[in-house]
Amino acid sequence: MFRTILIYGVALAVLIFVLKFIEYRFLVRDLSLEFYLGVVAVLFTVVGIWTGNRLTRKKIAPGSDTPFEIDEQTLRSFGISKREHEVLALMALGFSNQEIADKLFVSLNTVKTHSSNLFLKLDVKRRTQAIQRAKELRLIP
Amino acid sequence: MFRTILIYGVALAVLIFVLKFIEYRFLVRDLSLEFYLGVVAVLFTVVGIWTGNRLTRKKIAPGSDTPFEIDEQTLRSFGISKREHEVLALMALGFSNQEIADKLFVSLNTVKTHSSNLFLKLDVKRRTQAIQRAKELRLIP
DNA sequence: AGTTCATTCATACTTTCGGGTGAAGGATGG
DNA sequence: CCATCCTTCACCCGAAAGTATGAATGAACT
Repeated sequence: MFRTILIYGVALAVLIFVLKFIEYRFLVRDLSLEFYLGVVAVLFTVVGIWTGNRLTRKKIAPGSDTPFEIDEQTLRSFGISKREHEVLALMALGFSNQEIADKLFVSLNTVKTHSSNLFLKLDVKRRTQAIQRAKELRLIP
Repeated sequence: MFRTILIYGVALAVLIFVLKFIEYRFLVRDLSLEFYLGVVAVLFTVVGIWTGNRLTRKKIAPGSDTPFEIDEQTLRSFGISKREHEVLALMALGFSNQEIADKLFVSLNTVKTHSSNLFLKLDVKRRTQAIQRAKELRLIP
């Protein structure tokens, strides 16, 4: 922030010097106020855009890692239960229904029931779509 | 873009009016050039930052967080052909083999062949795993 | 006590996937 | 010209996934 203000100050000083220099060098003493304002406006708009980008990049860069949090609100709004969410998560990791059943210590039929309900709630027809949708909705990493 | 330029023009005009108004109203005829420049610089820096953010937001939002480029090197190192990559991409969007076949104007059998070869090359057993793996390897968005 | 809901499981049936194999046409490159 | 690879397609078969329906249990809430 300090550095930014410093840059602005220096830029402004340099600009004034340049303008004064131009003014005296060409002996055009009556360069209009509008001209100065126009030049300064354009220049500092550019500066603003530039620094604006830098600032937002700094905000975005650390967030790009996406710490990730499951969107509990959306989860509830879709009426997805804990167990269904577990099945969904394992699904997204590429496990088969049988593998999911083994991991959760339930039967294959149970996993099928959960996944079917899941597809209804997510309004999809296949597990691949469910995974897509769930990731969009930030229900899974 | 047009609108942006227009906004700048209007803002500049308004600013000049305001400054002139202040100048005459208080009969302070010798407000220094530096003062004008400073005010304009600060104002347009703010405008620049604001518009800069708007512009970059538009660039960031559709491209999500990651600009994303498919890793052609990896693609070749895995010996994945164009057609196979197309199938992979559609797979990742949640389409069934039949839907992919329709989209690519080929038979279901052809899509099966491509996907089977894909699974071999990616060393996976299911399409969900293939999608996972392909995303990790940046073969698809 | 009764209702609601999550969880569990089953049976039966259909659809989709995936593996294995073979084969034909076309493009590429030695 | 021949080898190789890509692309296309076919058939068969088994495995996995998904649909439909029903039902039992237990926790939670009213």
